[in-house]
Amino acid sequence: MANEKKVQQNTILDIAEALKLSPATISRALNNHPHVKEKTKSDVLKMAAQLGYRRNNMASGLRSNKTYTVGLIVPRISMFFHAEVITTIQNGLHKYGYNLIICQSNDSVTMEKELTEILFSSRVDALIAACTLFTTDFSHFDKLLENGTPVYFYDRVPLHDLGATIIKGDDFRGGYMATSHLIETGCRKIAHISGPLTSNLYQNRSSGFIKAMEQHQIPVNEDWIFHQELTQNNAREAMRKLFEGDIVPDGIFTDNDSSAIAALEYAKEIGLNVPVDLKIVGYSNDPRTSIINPSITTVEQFPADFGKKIVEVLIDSLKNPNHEITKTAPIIIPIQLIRRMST
Amino acid sequence: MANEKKVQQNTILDIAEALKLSPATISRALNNHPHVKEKTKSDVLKMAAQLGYRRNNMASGLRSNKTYTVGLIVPRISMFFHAEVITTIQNGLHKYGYNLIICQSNDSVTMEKELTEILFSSRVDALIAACTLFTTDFSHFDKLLENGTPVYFYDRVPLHDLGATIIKGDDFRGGYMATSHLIETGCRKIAHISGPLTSNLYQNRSSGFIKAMEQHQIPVNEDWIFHQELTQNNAREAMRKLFEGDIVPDGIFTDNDSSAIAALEYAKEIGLNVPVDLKIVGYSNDPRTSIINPSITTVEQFPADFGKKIVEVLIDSLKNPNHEITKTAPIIIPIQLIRRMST
DNA sequence: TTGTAGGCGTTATCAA
DNA sequence: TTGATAACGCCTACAA
Repeated sequence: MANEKKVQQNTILDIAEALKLSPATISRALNNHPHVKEKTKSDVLKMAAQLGYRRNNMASGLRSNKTYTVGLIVPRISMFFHAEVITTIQNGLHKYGYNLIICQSNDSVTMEKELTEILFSSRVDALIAACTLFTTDFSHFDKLLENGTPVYFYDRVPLHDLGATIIKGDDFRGGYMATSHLIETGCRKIAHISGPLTSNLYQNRSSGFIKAMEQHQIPVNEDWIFHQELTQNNAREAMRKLFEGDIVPDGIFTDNDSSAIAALEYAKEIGLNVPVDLKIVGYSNDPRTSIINPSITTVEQFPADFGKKIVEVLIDSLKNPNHEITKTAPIIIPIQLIRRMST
Repeated sequence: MANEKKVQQNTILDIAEALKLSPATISRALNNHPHVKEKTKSDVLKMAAQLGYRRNNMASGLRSNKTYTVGLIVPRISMFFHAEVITTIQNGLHKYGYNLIICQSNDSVTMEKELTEILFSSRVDALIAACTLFTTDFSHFDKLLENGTPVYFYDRVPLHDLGATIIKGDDFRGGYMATSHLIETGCRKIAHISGPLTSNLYQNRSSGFIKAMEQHQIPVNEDWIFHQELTQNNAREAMRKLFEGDIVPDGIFTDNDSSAIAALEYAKEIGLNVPVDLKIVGYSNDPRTSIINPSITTVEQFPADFGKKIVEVLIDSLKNPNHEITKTAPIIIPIQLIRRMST
């Protein structure tokens, strides 16, 4: 019992021996090759089951250069949006016989690079990535692309063309709709708590914000626009600044829901009545926004649609690996404003 | 550009050729073997970088029978508890050079079995699993154990010994403390919304509930104990039953936070004042419980401690693969009651 | 300190 | 329809 090393597993050679067949035939039978006699195939499957045979994916992958494995890198799996996307992707790929290796970068560029290396070393058939907020250099993905491994970026995506497929939300429209909604419900003094402009997300949501303001001829107060990491603490700090002056906002658009929640809590603490004194719109439709009181108006991103679309394009190119590398324009997933009690 | 198949990658042979050395030396240099001249090692590393060499994990794993990869199966990554555990495990393993393959069973036993097969086929060095609520037959893990691959169960674990390491929360104490707390804050008519008794979690939390009730000589109303899947809908249905009679509870202990939230919302809908008319205690300290109004008293499970402990025992046995398979008693992670406004 | 040679388990090619 | 053989890229005795 002690000192027991890995036990030798049964291989196709064992099946071959038991059945007086060649390993090649076993391999073919196991892989549903066309030119195998039905009887042989069923014999092989039976014997495989009996011996408890399990294919060795390393040997198979090494030889065939296909791993039926897709890598995925996300900043954090705990974010509701990503958790949903991941689930959809995993279930989708599973149907086509592909496995998914899920990795977290913890929003660290270094970690993202390391994970990319590792996934390449594992020779994944494709890579899906939602980059960190701080990824501006995407060269660590080059190795995969050079090798002909398709790369799919979603959510946080490169700002310039890399030869990879891009799936993103309609952030411009999201920012525009959120802001327009605030204006339509009566706000005239609107602040925007946004993320770092290194990310496409916040660039576009900010543009949407500006567009809506300009269209309604409402002056934009530069001091009321924050570009910072979207943590609860930063949101509170922004709120403090916003409400220490004489003129205070009557509407706030935050680029994520955590910030919206923090803003709402801060507003309640200083005695504001939301939505009467202040209206708030968040982004992402995190489950918490519907539970908090008052519930928060937010922008639904339809993570399941992201997942479905990613699987669709990924499987398409994996099944037809040698069709022209279509320089696809970015795929845009529509958003939708969810109106709640905070506006 | 079109029809481009996978490009041939550089291998240790290419490095060997470029440096007029043998592949064996390259391999040793890359793996930090003791008997390689420093100069040689640095030459190799330099050339490897220059050629953009990346080790092929399949080839290396096939030969060495080590993958430096650990598999993980959880019901859902979106559950706060699991997301936290996963993050801790991934970061912990990363320090030791191990990778983590994260898989979701979606609480489906079939999927759990398939994933186990796949992870075995990939010859992971170890497997970590939080089983589905419905897993009563654990034989799909046998293959790994027979093969000498260590298996670690956490949270939802087998009820009988399998030769695997078990890490679980102190569910008995959690149930006991939650119930005692309700009693100490004045409740005498206490209901329990629990999960299926096929799971160790709900067996133990229920035992804790009963123990506390008996210790305080409070009669247990069997009609007020629900064993069902812990969905929001089921919780609402239970609430409906509880509050349709003449005698209604003044305290509710639910075995997860989603049920507690659903119970709280139902209570508010029928005009009850929580905590005055009804007190509620949940389980897990989901972030939503601190945001909802009133905030919900719940049991903290310290997911990060789960993760740390798992990494600790896992690395220990992976680094010393041939030490006696210690039939470890289950490892118990302490819990803590978080008092909030709902009690 | 480095080189030689064989093999990990599977699949692809060619031949039968 | 099946078999023989080589090769995928790497690691590890053993020899030098």
